[in-house]
Formats: sequence, structure tokens, C-alpha cells
Amino acid sequence: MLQSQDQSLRPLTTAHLAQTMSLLTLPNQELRDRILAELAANPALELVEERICPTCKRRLANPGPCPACSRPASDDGPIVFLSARDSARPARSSDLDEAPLDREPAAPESLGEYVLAQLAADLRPEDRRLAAYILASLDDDGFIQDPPAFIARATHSTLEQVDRVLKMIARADPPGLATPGPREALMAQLDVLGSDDPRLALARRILNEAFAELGRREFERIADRLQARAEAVRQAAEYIRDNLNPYPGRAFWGSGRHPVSADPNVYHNPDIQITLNPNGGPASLIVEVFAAVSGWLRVNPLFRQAMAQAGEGRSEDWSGDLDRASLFVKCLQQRNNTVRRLMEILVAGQAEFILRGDRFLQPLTRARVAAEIGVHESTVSRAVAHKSIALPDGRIIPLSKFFDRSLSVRDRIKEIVTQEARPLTDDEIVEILEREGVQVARRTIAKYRAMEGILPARLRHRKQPAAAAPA
DNA sequence: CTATGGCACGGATT
DNA sequence: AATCCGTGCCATAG
Repeated sequence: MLQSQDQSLRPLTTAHLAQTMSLLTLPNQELRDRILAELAANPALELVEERICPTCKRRLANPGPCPACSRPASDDGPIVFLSARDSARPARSSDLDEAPLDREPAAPESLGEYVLAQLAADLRPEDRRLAAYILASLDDDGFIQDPPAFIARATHSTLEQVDRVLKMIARADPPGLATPGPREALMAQLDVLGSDDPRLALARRILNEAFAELGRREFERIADRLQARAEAVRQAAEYIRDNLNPYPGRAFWGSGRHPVSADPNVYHNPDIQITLNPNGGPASLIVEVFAAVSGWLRVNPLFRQAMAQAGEGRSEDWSGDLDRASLFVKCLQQRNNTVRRLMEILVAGQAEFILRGDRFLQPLTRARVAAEIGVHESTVSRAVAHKSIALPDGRIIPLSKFFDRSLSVRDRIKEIVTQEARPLTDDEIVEILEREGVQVARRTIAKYRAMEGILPARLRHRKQPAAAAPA
């Protein structure tokens, strides 16, 4: 901790670089913990309260005018800016009235307060106490252990009331809270998402009828039972894994301390969100890079002042804090800056992909992006790693998908196969793609097929819907 | 003989 | 420096 010798110099460049790199890799969930730890340990750091843009109601993470609103409406280019973390939930007017939100965001209890604040407007006065009781009874995973009847008795409420409030809570921001277990949490999240993703219907059936098998990844067995294609089941499972979270209480407040159950089915709240710009043209997007904490960090000016006034006796102790604080702030700014520039390029180059789906992903390498924004390619690599992004249609995908060379081809292959009149061999698929200007090796088609769970031509006979029934 | 899956090499990523 | 991914070559199933 104390490295008193180093302080004479300013070896900040290397330390700066190292820390920036390490921060860059962190997703918001973990960055948040990191920031809170730093705040607690360093009195020179200060968390300044967030501001809310008066016109568009967005929470701003930086000083200065709101970038989403200060742009002229005629500008159709993408708008990329930093916004205070608030995950996939659009700003609601009711939040603004209850302005003092998580100022001290660490305490797990505040998850309840956070949800309660959202519900405040819609909640009948007589249900308020009930909601508070339920939220207080949630366990760490966000589940409610007690059966509704028990709650009703404990709070002198009717079962109808309890059910209604439970439903409201389950639809609130970390969706799926106050459900009895992972399965119900996932189903509640499906209802909230309600996008038009084709995998959604099957996902719902799987949760309903084959939840245990899903946990064991027995896709073939599920396909059998539901009379569906194994490929479709696999995709639905993928959708569940990417977009839903079986432990709604954990994802929200960071998984740092929990043993995180080796369950890979945990999604992070997005670190970035892209929405359509209602004021701009059809291709105008708003990109919000969420800050990890509400408000913005700076070196406490009072602390700096106090140090200047204090005698020399104390100042060494404090200057260490001061240096660390300003270093930390700089690193954070650098991280934000890098991510912001990265997103500018991604949105500019991949608008089609964002708006129209996997097929339209342009081939893009991290190296090219690195050259474009003038950083080392490993920097881009770190900026992309471990981050997730919410697309306008509600899908939440890892940021690295933007660099997946095979995505568009795999998507095309899926389509070709579903539309084929007779089973096409890998070589024939190669030819089709060739004619479309896409050059891939035959061997690669085989690999992609495997990835998508598509059977080889020999084994996939006719139609797609229900092919696996007879014994 | 043809369509696929296994193994290994070379470039890209981390 | 370690690892991942697209490909080419080869053995094998049908």
C-alpha cells in the first residue's frame, strides 16, 4: 500500500498505463465495486452527485451540457455519450420526483428501495406497505421464499393484493425479482422483454416444460419432448443465456462477493445501450455508455485545499492519497474516452448490423479500429472484452460480437438451410455463398453448421418443423 | 467415390 | 507468450 520511496518521482506514466488497462477490461458491474472500494479507501476522492438533463431526462455522468440534447435535431449522425448507469430501463418521470436515489449505492438493502422508487407512482397507497414487506424479504438472489399465502397472512392482505404486487415487482427494473426461483424469474423476464425475437416462443415453452433439462443442457432430449428441432432449442437456450438472468438479485448489484455459482447463465446488465433517436432520421442512433456509478468522480477540491494549508508534517501522507485519487480519475476518464471513441466507430460502421440483424455485420478487426483511433490493438481488445451492449430491439449481446467474423455467414447459412428444397451439402453451400461474394472454405461451413446445431445434409431430411418424432 | 469430421498449421486475439 | 479461429489435408462412414 505505502510506497513512500516512489513518491518523489512521478512515475505516473507507467502506473497510469497499467491502471488504465486494468480498468478498461472491467465491465461496469465490477468497475462499480472497484470505484466504491477506491472511494472508501481514499479520502481525496469524491463522488459528485449526478445531474439530470432537464429536457430529455437522462442522467448525465459528466459535467457539461447534455450531449443528447445539445446537438441540433437536424444532425442525423449517431450520438455517443456517457450517461449515468441505469441499465436498460428508460428514464421515467416518476424517478425524477424521487430525486434522492442511490447516493450511497453500496448497501444491498437499497435494491429494495430502488425498486420501490420505481413502483411508487403505480402503487396503490394500501399496497405500499405490502410491497416494502416483500422487497425486504427477498434473499440475495432476488427470490421470495415464502408462499403468497404466508405473506398475505403476515401483512393482513388478501391473496389478490399479494399476487398483484408480486407481479408488479417482477416487472420492475431488475426484472424477475420476487419470484420463487430461477425458472419463474426467467419467465417473468421473458414477459418483460417481449421482443419479437423468433426464439422467444420456444424459450418460453422450454422454461415451462423442460426446465431441468435446460440446466443440464440436454438439448436433444428437450427437442424430442417439445417436438422441435434441436437447432431451434439450442438457439432458444442461447437466447436465454444471453438475455436473461436466473438470479435477478445478483446481476444488478454485482456478483463480486457471491460465489457466483458456476452457472454460465448469468447476464450482465448492459454496459452500453443503443436506442433509436426519435428526433433524428431513421438511421440516427443514441448510444449511451453507462457510467459504473451514478454521478461523477473527481478529486475533492476541499481536500486539495486543506492539504495546501496544512503544515508539511502531514502533507506526505496526504499527497499519496491525492496522487492516487487524481490518477484514478484520469484512468477512469481515459477508459470512458476509449470506450466512447470505440462506440463512435462501431455505430458508424455497423449501423446496419445494429438495426437489421446479424446478417449485416461487416467484417471488422480490432486492429483496424485500433489504427483508426490511434491506440494499440490490445487496448481495443481490452475495451471490447467483458462488455455487453443493449441493442434497440432489446437484445443484449456481448460487445465482442461486433468483431465476430463468422456471424453474418453463419446467419446466412441458417437461412439457406431453412429455405433449401432438398438438403444441400457443404460444398453446395460454399457455392451459393461464393455467388454472393462471400468466400469461405468448405471445411468452415461444416464448423459453422456444427456451431448452429445444424445436422449434416445426409441426416436432415425434409421439412424443419417436427422431424424428430417417430421411433 | 462423395460428404464429413479430426488434427494441425498460421494468423489474429488476448 | 498462450489461446482461439479459419483452413487445408487425410481418414472414414455411407
